[in-house]
Amino acid sequence: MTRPGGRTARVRAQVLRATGDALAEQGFAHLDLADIARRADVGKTTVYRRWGSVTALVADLLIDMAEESSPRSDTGSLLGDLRANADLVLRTLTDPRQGRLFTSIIAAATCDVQAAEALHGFYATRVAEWAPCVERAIERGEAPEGTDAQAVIRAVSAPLYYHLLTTGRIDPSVADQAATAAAVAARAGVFVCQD
Amino acid sequence: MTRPGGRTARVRAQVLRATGDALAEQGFAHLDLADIARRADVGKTTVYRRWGSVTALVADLLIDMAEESSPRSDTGSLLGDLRANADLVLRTLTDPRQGRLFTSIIAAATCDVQAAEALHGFYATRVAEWAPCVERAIERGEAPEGTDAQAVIRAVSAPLYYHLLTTGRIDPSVADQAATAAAVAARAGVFVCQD
DNA sequence: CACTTAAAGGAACTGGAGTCCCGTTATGAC
DNA sequence: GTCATAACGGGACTCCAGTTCCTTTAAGTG
Repeated sequence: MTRPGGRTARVRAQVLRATGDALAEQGFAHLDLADIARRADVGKTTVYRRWGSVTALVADLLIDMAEESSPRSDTGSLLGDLRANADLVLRTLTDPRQGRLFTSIIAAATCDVQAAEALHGFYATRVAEWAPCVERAIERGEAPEGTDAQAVIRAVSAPLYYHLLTTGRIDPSVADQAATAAAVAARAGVFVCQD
Repeated sequence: MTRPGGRTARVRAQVLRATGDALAEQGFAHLDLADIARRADVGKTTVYRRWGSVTALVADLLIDMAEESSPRSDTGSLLGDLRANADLVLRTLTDPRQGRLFTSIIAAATCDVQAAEALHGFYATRVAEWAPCVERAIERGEAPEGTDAQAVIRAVSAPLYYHLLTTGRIDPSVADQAATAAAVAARAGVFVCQD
């Protein structure tokens, strides 16, 4: 018999919040579970028993994060929607807390298979949430039939993450360029699935 | 007075090679310096004294890696060159050893500022090495004057790294799509610097 | 409202990563 | 060749992240 209700759920919420805080403040490397337990006001034994490692905590955090959906926009044009998406990603990655949090999560995902799979799931839901923008654009005739909607959405985020990784900074011009490039390529039929 | 020659250089080479091996085999997380010292056939005190941490080792490894240049191609067309670049990145990331190595390096760079800066330097040199392809394309009239050559090169790699991070796999079709999208966007003038 | 037991908490314990100390090697200068 | 010392190496030591064990709390059931 399992007891998910009440205390168990509260402990999970407290620990995941503390994990997010710790990841944002100290980063993935110098993180110890005892500190998270202290922040969460929870026994350290509990954290070790239920999760056991930082990467497992991150994986659970990602599952939790995937549940709250991101606000999708509807500007009426493909470029407008992709710009809105790029802007959302930009603001997330440049936000002091969220930016560091995502960096730490990426660190965890590149260290551990379990965390990596959780990250894949997280981005799968996020990309799926925004895909309808592209599908509407196809209906409007802004992109050819058979265009892979998810590929277009990924094409918008990719340069932002890559820029952050390889240069350490991102600015609005990169976001705008990413959205424009994706829109142009989509219109040209680059993302039509070939099989 | 410093003594870079002979033994010191040999020790560095051995340790960096061992670091690469260990990163490829065990990943960034479960890596300890004693193991690297053993692999390098070097005293563990030496590793701790000269580098002190895994991230510092990765930073030095990146400096070393940046020195050996990547083979740039010259197919005569922008799309051809970008495809060659995408293929090179694809083969690097899918190669069993290199792929794991890069993943581990990214983990280190998202954990530590020093490693991150070394990574920025590494990609700066790699991108600069390939930029001439785009500059020649501009001369040929394949892309408008004022196109940011480095931005085009980055646009090719970005989707590959992003795909690997968010889905865990990359295949030739993604590489081809990335090269094509970058070429189309470049031709459309998306990467013309606006200032 | 009992009663069972899943789950949390406290505290002592332990193993190995990282440090320290001091002796050894070999580089570079003369 | 000789010398001073930069750099390496071995082994003992330390400290704390992670484990273990046992007690306490409260969720779910009838």
